[in-house]
Amino acid sequence: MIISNKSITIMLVDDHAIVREGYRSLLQKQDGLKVIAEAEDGEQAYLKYKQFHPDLVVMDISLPKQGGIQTIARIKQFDPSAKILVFSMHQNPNFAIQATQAGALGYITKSSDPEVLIRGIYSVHRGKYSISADIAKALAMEKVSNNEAALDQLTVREFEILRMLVEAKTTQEIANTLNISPKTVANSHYIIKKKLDVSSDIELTHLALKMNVINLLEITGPT
Amino acid sequence: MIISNKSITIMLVDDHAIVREGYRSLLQKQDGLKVIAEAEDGEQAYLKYKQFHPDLVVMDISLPKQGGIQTIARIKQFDPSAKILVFSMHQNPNFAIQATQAGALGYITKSSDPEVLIRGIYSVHRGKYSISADIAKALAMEKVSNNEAALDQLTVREFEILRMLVEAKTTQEIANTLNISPKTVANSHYIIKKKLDVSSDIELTHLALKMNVINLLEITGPT
DNA sequence: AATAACCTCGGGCAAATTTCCCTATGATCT
DNA sequence: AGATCATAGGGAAATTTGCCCGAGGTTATT
Repeated sequence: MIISNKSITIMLVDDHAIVREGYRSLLQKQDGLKVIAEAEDGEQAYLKYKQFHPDLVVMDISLPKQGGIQTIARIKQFDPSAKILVFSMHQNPNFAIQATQAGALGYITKSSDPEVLIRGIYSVHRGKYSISADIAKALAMEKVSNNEAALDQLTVREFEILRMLVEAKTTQEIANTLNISPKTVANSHYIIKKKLDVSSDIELTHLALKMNVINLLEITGPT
Repeated sequence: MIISNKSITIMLVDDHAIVREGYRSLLQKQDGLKVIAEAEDGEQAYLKYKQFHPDLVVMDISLPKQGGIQTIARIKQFDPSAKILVFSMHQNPNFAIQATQAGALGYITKSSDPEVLIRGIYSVHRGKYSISADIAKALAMEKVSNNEAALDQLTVREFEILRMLVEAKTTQEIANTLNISPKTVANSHYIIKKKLDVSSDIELTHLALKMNVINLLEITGPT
C-alpha cells in the first residue's frame, strides 16, 4: 500500500453542540479521519488551533463573538498553510466568496449529503479547493446576472461590520465585539456606504436584504 | 421498577443530514428514547408522521419548502394530540411564539446544551410546555419593550412619513411630496423613532418590515 | 530585497443631521 | 369655552457624517 498510514487530524468548530455531535459521529466512521479538537467560538478555535495544530479545520462561520470569517483570517495569519473547510448553512455565494478571500480552501453547505463533506475534507487536505454543487451553481448564476459584485469590493473586515450594522447593532456594540475603536467602526460604516453607493442607513439595509447578507426571517420572525 | 418499559418513539425532522446524525448519536445514548423515523422537509415530515405515529416529533423549523411552522400546523390538524418539540437555531422569540401558536409544545435553541434537549423531550412527552432559558429571557424582554400595537401610536401623518422613510426616500423628497418643510419631516422622523422606541434607522427599517409597513418585494425587486 | 499596493486602525475637523424643546394654528371632543 | 390633539416648524445643543490624513502591518510585484 502506498497510502499514508497516518490519519488526517481534524478540529471541529461549531457553536451548536448537536452539530459537533453529528460531525463526530459521522467522521468516526471514516478510518482516515480523526477529530482531535473542538471549539465553539472563534476565540477558542484560534487558541486550540495553536495548541493542537490539526491537519485540517472544519468550521461553521456563524459563530458567536468575532465571526468565522475573521477567525479564518486569524488562523491563516498564524499558519498560512492551515487548511480550512467551511461548513455553513448559508447557500449565499457571497459568504463563500468572503470565506475564500479570508483563506478558506473549501465551502460546503450543511444541506449537502454527508459524503460531500467527507469528499470535501479529503479534497481540501490535498490542497484542492472544494465547493458544494449548490454554491458552485449559485456562483455561476451570479456571474451572469450579477450586480451583487458590489459586495466583492468590501474587505473581509468591512463585510463583517456590514453584517453587524444591518443587524441593528450599535457602533459601540460592534466596537466592543471586535475590540476596535467606535471611531473605526464609524469610519468603516462610512466607507461601506460609499463603496456600496448608498446615502442612508435605510438604503443600506435594503441593499443588504437584497443581497441576502442578512435573512429577512432573522429579523422579522417566521411568516 | 414502576418505570414504563416502553421507549418514547421519536421522529426527527431537519434538513441538514449532519444535524440528524447528531440527534441520532445523542438520543441513542438515552435508554428511554428511540428514533423511528427521519424527515428532511415539511412534506416528508407530514407523510411520515401519518405513517409512523411517533410519540414525539423533534423538528427544526427552517425547512426547505413550506417551512416548519406550516408543517406543525398540518401535523396538529391531522392529530391534535401530536407532541412537537421545536429545536431551532433562531434565538428570536418570534419564532417561539409562532411555533407555539401553530401547536408546538416546546422550543429549544440549538445553542443549548444537549442535556437541555433531552430534558425538553421528556418534559414535552409528559405534555408540559418547555422552552430554553435564552428564549424565555428574550420573551420576557419583549413583553416590556416591543408591542405590536406600537404603530397605533403614530398619527396618520407620521405613518405616511414612516412609509416614505423606510422606502429610503430622502427628507427633501418627502418634504417636496408632502409640501411641508424638510424640518418638519426631520422632526417627525425623530418623533416616529421615539414613539416606536428605536434608536437607529436600521432598527426602524427592521420594525417596519416586521410590522409589514412595507413589503420586502417592494424593496428587493423581483427574484 | 526593495517597492508598491492594500488593509486595518484611528485622530481631526467642518458640515450636516439628529435630538430635544418650544410655539402656533386649526380641529375635535366634552 | 376649555382641553386635547394633530400638524407644522423655529432654535440650539449634541451627535453623526463625510472626508482627509498618517501609522503599522501584510501581500504582491519586480
